[in-house]
Amino acid sequence: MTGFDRGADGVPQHGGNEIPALAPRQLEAYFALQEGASLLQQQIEQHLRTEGDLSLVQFHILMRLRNGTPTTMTELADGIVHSRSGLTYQAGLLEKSGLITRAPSPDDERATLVTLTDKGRTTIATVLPGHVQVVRRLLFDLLPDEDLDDLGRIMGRVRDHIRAEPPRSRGSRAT
Amino acid sequence: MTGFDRGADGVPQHGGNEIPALAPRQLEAYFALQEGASLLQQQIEQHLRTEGDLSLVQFHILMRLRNGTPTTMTELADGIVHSRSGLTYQAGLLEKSGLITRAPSPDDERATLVTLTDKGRTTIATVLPGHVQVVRRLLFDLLPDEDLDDLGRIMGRVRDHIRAEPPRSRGSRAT
DNA sequence: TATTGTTATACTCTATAACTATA
DNA sequence: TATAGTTATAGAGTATAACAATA
Repeated sequence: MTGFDRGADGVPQHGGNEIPALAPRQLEAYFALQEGASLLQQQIEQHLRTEGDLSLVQFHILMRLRNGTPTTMTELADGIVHSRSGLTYQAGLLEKSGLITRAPSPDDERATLVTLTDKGRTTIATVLPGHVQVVRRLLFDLLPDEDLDDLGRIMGRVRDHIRAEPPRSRGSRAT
Repeated sequence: MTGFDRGADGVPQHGGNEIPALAPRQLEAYFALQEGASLLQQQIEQHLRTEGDLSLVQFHILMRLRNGTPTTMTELADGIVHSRSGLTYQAGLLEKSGLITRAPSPDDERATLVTLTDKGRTTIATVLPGHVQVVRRLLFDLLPDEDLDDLGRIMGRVRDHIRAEPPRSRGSRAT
């Protein structure tokens, strides 16, 4: 993860180019973000798989159902998985494992209402403490409160900005 | 991505539990990091795929070879892909596309030296400006210099900490 | 006609284990 | 024996398009 254009003195070069390279400070932040977030996610996924036999997506689905409110597939798909078929696949696995149930909605016969089962709730209760431990150990124990606030503010801004962006070279938002 | 344990007033609850839930500020930072980094990566991957027909891993491999130094598979594998077979697969794709070449090392006949081809170099030159544009648009244009430095410092710390951790419940480091 | 969801299908990617060849 | 790399294989996950049912 090195080698972006820059001179020997660390200053970006752009002779006749239109798009100058990133500044060293930008590179550093970019790489640190990508690698740090990636490593963190890997550890989290490993824990969820080991302790609860869950993928990260499945964990997100369960967490979303946690308040007890039956939720449609479309609502679940928003922000978790890109395609609806992908969600159908994951929900199928969760249902096969007995962690959720699916039933037609009374309001709209087209819709499927997904509900967390007792077993699903138990699974969350089993996995969540360790999950929190992992995040705490790898993230929060390292960061003073000020850094915590900065991180939340900065990445919240990034998240909101990308979410608000019009989809680039894509047909529509809903897939 | 909501629903972690907390009371109605936003304060973590832990009646008789051993592991208290995360504080709201922690949750916020955690979610913002996960979602922000994930969205950013998705956009980057989409660009690389669209403009250069490259996966993120392939892009990383090319970037790593960019200084012209022939590199062994093991050296490449460090930090890019988890398993060696995974790297063999990706390198196979890159070689088939003519972006790299593989040849036995003169020093160690067991080792494979990977070298960037002219076509590979051209591909990087084609993709990199747009890549930089994407990162700039989605990340740097949003952040004042101070935030940039904070982000790099914080995530650099997270990265280094996780990297330094002993592997949890895993046989060995090299897979 | 539009929307909800599923299915069939193909594809990408990853990991494990067995294997070859060299050190 | 240990290491570098490949291969065979299996499995997880995703997306696209076609489809059925309902609004």
